[in-house]
Amino acid sequence: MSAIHEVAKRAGVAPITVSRVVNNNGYVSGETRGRVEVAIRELNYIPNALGASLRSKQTKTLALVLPHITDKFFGAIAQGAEDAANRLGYHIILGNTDGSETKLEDYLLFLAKKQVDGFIFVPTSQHIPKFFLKHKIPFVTLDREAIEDQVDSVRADSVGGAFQLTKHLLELGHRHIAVITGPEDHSTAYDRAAGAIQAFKEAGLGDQPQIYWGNHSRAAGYEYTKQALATVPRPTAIFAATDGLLIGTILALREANLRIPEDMSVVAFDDVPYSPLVDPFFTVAIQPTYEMGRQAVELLVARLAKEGPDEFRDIILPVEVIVRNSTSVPAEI
Amino acid sequence: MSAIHEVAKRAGVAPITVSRVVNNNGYVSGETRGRVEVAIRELNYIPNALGASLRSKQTKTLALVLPHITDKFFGAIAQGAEDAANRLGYHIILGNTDGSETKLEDYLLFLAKKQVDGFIFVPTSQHIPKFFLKHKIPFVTLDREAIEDQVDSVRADSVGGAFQLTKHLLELGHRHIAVITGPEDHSTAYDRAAGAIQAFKEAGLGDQPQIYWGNHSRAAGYEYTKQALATVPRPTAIFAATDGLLIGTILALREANLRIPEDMSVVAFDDVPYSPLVDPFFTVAIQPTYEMGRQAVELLVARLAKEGPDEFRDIILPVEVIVRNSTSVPAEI
DNA sequence: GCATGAGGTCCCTTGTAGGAA
DNA sequence: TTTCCTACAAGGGACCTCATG
Repeated sequence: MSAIHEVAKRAGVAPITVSRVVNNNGYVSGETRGRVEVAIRELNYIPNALGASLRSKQTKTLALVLPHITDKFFGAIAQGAEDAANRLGYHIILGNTDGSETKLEDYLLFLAKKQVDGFIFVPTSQHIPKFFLKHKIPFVTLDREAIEDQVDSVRADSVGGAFQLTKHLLELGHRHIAVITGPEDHSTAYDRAAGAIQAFKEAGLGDQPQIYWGNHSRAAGYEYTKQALATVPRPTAIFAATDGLLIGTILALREANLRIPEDMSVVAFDDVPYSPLVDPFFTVAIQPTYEMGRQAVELLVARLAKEGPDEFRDIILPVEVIVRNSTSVPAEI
Repeated sequence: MSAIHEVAKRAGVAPITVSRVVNNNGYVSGETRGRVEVAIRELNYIPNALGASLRSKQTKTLALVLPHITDKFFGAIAQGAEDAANRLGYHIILGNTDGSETKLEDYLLFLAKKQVDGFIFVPTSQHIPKFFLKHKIPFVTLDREAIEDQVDSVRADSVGGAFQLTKHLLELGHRHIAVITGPEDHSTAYDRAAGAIQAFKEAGLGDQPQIYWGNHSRAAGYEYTKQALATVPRPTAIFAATDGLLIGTILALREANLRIPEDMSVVAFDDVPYSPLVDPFFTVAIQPTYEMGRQAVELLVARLAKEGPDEFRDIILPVEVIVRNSTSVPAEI
């Protein structure tokens, strides 16, 4: 509550001297420092960062705004970001938008007013990166490709992961593979379909995967799996592009009395929401979430430091494919 | 980037007029307002909240610092807090301490410097509430009882929940019940044991529940369940005081080849980490998490408004007991 | 070189006062 | 005079530059 000048007064020095003691810079004699420290303690002085930031034009604060903090995926990103930020002398302010575009905009504006030094967020629409560009506010985009090209971004290698998962299925002998993914204009959804197609192409087969564009919901996974099961010839393998879709797929297969992997091989991105009571079962491509958070912060801080516009970077981190028990040779063979 | 005086200059008015337009207070003619709004758009003006807060001595910002944002429990609290805050014209800044006391202190100090209007946090130690009291910073404590008595707090009715769960077991005929809970100096852990004891007392039985004090980890649940199974007479029911402990209990029972509920009835607080693929199975006491967040914010904001020290409140919210399939009559009967 | 301080600056809004209809 | 609109000056807290001993 008390301000620097009150501390100064009590210690019989000028405010700037208190500042020097607090921030440990400039010359202060041991004797003076002692008096100031006593005054600080007696008055319960806590420096007011508003004044300091106003003056220094820095808050040493980064905003990380995410759709669903409760998700394991975003949670790990937040961890990585936080650790990296602390290491670099920054703090992270977390915002949770609950998947709402309005809330995202609201948070971003709120934090911009607060003069946060930089932003990290998932670009769910185009106009937000544009907004930041226009206002010359530094930011790094996460998880998705950000369309605009003067943008720094960090994401996982969806193409590569999908390629590997599909290749794995092809090598097992599957030829009819259903790919259930998100909307075509999400880079992650698009890239995962693209990776699957590429694997088919590279295998030199005339076949093509069957692509279902939907969204990332459980309901979509259920619906499109049912559709896929109704096609002739019926697919022998399903690639669910997200863990949400995977759940829908599992439910639909269960309903159709199809066993995994005996009757249907299943692969996916990310794990089904973790249950410590169940052994990991699915063959999946796992994204380096912690690392994504870390690199996003490091890129942002580097940008803050140089602030020269060098070239913008689109960092794509490798994905790890883990073959477990949800895949086997197709039943027909 | 541009400041209020630049906008004012371009619009041919005084800074204060721009302020009036932005904040919608005071008298501004439609014509002037128009000119100012144009200038704001042309200059991409975003008000600097540092200056404003410095002057007004308010940030309209609340800090919510939690141990594990990824937990369903804390996630829902955050939701409730966020919604309530927005409704009341406040913003929430989220901090995740990852269970670390150091990180908690770090966050709290950081946000205090940033002049956050008030704090909500889980009092994992005594000296933090003391710190806030000393500095006269408004705060509300969450989840646990806060020892100090000049403190506002919001928590769930652990005693009542434990009482009901235990009563349910007693009514089924169980007499040997093991209660596995956290450390004795956590109010939640203590209260749950107390509720169980109270249920025994009220049933007028000479018996006593068997209390195991540990921590909230899975490992503790596993360990104490094994210990309980080794006692004679062996308990016919286990009350795991948290979902973490419950997992350990389940694993230990599985290892001992004991079926739930045929060989052992099990009750717990909170659900096992949610898996959408498994039907809810356990008889549990569920805490009103969303409501806890909401009430914490409302209490804090009320405190901020009156700032008179009336009496402090310890809000205890009711817990809902849901009887499902993990409990039945004891095998011996 | 060492130790301290006065003054100006960052951006915004409060309190108060003045001008126009 | 009353009502409306606009503006000046003064902080608010911290820190940098420059000056002084």
